[in-house]
Amino acid sequence: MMEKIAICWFRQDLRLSDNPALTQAAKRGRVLPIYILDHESAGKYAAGGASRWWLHHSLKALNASLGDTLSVYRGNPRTILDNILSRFEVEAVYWNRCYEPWRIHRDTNIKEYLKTRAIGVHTFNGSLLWEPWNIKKEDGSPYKVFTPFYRKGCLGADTPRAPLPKPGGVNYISDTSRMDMDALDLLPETNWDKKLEPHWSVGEAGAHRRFEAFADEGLHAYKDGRNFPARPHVSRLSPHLHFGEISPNQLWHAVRSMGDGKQTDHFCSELGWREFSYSLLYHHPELPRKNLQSKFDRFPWAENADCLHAWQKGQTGVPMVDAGMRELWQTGYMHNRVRMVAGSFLVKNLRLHWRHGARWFWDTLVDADLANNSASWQWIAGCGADAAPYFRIFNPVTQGRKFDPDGGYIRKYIPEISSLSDQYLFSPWEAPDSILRESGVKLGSTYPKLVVDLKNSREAALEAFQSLKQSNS
DNA sequence: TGAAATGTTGGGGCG
DNA sequence: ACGCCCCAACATTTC
Repeated sequence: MMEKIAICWFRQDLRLSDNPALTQAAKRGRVLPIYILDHESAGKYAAGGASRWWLHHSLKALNASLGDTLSVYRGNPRTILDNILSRFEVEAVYWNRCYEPWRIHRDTNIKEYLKTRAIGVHTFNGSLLWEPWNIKKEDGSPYKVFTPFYRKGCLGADTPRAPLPKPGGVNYISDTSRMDMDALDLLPETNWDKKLEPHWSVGEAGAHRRFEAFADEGLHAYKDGRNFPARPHVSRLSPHLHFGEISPNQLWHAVRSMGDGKQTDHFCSELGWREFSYSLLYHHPELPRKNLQSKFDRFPWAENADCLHAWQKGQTGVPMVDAGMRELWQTGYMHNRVRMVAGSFLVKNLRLHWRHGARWFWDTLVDADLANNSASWQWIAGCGADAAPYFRIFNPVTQGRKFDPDGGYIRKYIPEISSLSDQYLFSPWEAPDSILRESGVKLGSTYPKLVVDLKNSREAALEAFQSLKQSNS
């Protein structure tokens, strides 16, 4: 009889360092590293276009770092595992836990099944600093507000596990009936994904290079600088974190060792927001679809396909919004400050349902993440657990002047209005005709007219919100 | 992790 | 020199 093997099932942990499941599997001797593309269980939460592009390259990078031994499959994981069990002597399966409701449901069933077949199952936390079920209020219920969640819940809990080294001397084996990586069919038919490539270094090594660059040029002024989309003070690590190319533990401990409390503490609190989103999703599995505040079920949303399309394509006529939406389309990413501005505009000025925004982001963001995306849209829409008060409506002109004072961000993504002076760059509709002519701007032809009046739509949104307060519940 | 409306203050122009 | 008004600039309140 051949020596038994351990399966290491990679999922949202596409890295070798600080990988608890891999580290433990490696202690068993021979390891079969696998990845399963499971769009069947994912259903409507299957990865969107930009995420699939990232996943393709991340799997290639992981495979390379495993010496071309990663075995990939597509389909139902139980069927695939069954098939592997029929061809290998498997002692145990190792994986790091996932937290999306559909994945929890799937993994629970698979775990039960493997037990009935007398296969060991060992699962670990490789994606979160604290397990969502461990951070609770004194009365045992989950936190609903970020600040106490983070300050008392997280910082009062155990220090996050120190990162593990990459296991050495592992005897990796691969499955001769594995699929070819390209047959996973993750890349789109057209070449739209090519435009993403210059902006990212996908994979574990790229994630660490990105962190080093951020530690060099961004972290020293993170707290305030992170609000300015033209400045290099955000980490841009979100897609790497989503796919687990770098772990929050690695970031937490690296940053903690770098001193200057105010800046590093703030970065850690942003990791805390990620934990908070996962906690909300864990305790409210319906978060991706259902308003956490049920009174919003009666909110009078508008339906307007033209407005939605204009928003998606960065053609609303509001420069700060359009710049953000174009950054998203061109790079698969949008600066966080601009996400809030563009999100507020969709949900409040256009009064379109936040699910339209969540769906578009899901398809276009390389960092699309069910917990973060759902929690953040509910936050900006005002219907979440710890949401911004509804009346907090961002003014995209004020936000632009404040956080892109030199107009560098807007001019980068909206070149057709780049000759406008700073005075009118954020609100071209206020510019006199002579100025527009001199700047080569013709509203309605070279750049769109306003799709909606800011003042009127703001007041209409507040009125719509008022209507929720009538009648009870 | 807002914005607009309202209130207060203080400097300067002017009779 | 003085009171008066205007209006930035800033602070506070309200939604």
